[in-house]
Amino acid sequence: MLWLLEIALPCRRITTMLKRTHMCGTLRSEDQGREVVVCGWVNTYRDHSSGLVFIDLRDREGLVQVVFDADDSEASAMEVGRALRREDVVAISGTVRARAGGANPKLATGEIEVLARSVELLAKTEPPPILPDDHEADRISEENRLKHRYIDLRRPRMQSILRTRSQVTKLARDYFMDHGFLEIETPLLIKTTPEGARDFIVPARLHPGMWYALPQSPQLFKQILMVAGCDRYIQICKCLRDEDPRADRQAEFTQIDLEMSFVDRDDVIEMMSGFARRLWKELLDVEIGEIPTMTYAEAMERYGIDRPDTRYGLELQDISELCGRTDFRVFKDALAGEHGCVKAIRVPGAAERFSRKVTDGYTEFVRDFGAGGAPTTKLTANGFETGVAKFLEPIADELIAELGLEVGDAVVFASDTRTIATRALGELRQKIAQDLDLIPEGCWNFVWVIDFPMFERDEEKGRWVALHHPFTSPNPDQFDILESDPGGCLSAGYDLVLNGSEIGGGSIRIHDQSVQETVFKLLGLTQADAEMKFGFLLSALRHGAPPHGGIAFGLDRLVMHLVGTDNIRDVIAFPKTQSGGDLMTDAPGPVDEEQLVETHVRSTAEPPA
RNA sequence: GGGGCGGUAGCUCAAUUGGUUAGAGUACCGGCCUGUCACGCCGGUGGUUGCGGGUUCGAGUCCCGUCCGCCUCGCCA
Repeated sequence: MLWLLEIALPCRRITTMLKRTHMCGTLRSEDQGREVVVCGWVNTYRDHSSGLVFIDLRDREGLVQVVFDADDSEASAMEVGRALRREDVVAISGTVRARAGGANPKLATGEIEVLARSVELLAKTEPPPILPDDHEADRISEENRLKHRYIDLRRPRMQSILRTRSQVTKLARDYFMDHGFLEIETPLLIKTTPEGARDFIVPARLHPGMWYALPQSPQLFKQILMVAGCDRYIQICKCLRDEDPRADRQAEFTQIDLEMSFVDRDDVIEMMSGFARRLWKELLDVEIGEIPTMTYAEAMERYGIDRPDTRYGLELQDISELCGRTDFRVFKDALAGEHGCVKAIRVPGAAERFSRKVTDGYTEFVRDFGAGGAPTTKLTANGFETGVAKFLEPIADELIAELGLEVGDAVVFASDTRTIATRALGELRQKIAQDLDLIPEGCWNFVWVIDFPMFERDEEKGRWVALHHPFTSPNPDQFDILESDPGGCLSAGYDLVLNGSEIGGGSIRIHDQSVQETVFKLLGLTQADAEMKFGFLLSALRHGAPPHGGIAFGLDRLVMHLVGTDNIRDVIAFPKTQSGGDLMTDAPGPVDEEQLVETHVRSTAEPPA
């Protein structure tokens, strides 16, 4: 009998839903006189009296003012209008007209308003925990923004970021398909690969005790696609690396991933430069022009880092030879050691800024990077003063000439092994630029970094490790020394760096099975290991592999640059926190015992108290 | 795993040396206002000071532990 009761009851919603005709943010003075239906969220309300109520109605496209006026609006609409509160969802039908009270220049729709004739309350909200106002966004804690992401994403700023991200992926598909690429998907459940980041793993229910890994990138599959004759592949794909997040890094992130057959390094670089040019042109109307290249060696020498920020000077200079002639114990000890080195940065006109507090801070800062300290000094009209000035006397004139110093300059030094001194000073260079506000606004300094070493020595493991990854080919002229001088062998890898941030990287791959086996051997993989872990790749390389290479652009970081944020969570709709949690869904969480049994997993973790 | 900063009303913050009933703005509720536009005015509801222990006559404040968030080193082929 229950069904009869339901039929007998009057339908709760007696009006049919008003059908939207326009988006709020798109109405303009040309629309005056038009009958429209707009739908959205109440951004603000201004209740003047029983006879006059304004609301700003928001949708994805922007705000429009709606006015309820007892003289012109239906009485029922007036009643609903007065009761509207922030974030209620409504549909409103009415007439577009010029504003009686004068235009609001702050709004794109500021010349007009919608005179409400009728209104349908589609959803009454509970009092909102946060408000989606851009002018308040900086004040709302990120924790609360992430917890109530569905409200935070309503903000115009966040909507704009989501739109930019969508435009980037559309442009990527357009550009690469114009250039003969096919979009091909690769699996998410794959076999774990040694080296690289920590894998996320998934128990294989049908294979007790066995595990899938989630891909750190589609690297091997895209190479296999080249062997499979697909010629050019692109995918906009999720990559997963179980490592600690940072401000510009999430465990789960997105790459614009691609691979090309029958190409060399410059082909890939030109293809990607063209993509970057088109992105910046179409999204920001900026001509970035030809992108310069710089070798890894030069980047390390001049900037102390493999992703040089070329927007400002403060370049590192090697003054080991000069400093060997001082009596400064710190310099002498460093130079006496193996690979000892002294480097310096001239900081023009910064003498005033280098207070004791500041320079102590620099010493503290470089300790994070293994250096003992960051000695400083200043050049005054009377010669070097403060800091290590007295030790510099014997070499004062030569140092001034070498560094090009002028009165009022400050100098900061680092002495240690070449590796540590370079790293510490390279990091300090960036800190000084930020602290002294030396980074010019509005620059887009792209640079391709090339000629990376194939390998780095890992003293702990007592073997070579791949700087890029184990499938990166040596440069064409470097095959001869691959085995005889692995440490000196340069790779065909390339990174695209923008304003000191790595936004993409790739390489020409090894397409010869014997070269690949040599690299595996250098990395400490036995023939048997290599066959077990990468047998499918070696097999593919034996069956007709074209020369190929590719690259992956970090979509999240690209969008960060395009929208001007240094927080990666701002460009991801549903990001995770620093501890890998999702504050909205409360992931990760426990699973039912049954799920564990089915997947043959037993946890070793202590159950939560 | 290490270092740093933070957690007080739904939200953003304040609270003197450890001392009265933990305040303000905003949101929300009620009232007033016919041209506002982050409207304005009047009134009101709203608190386990992240959580647990300790010191003390007395703890938001001091100590220990713990959880959460952010930055960072390690890590991220």
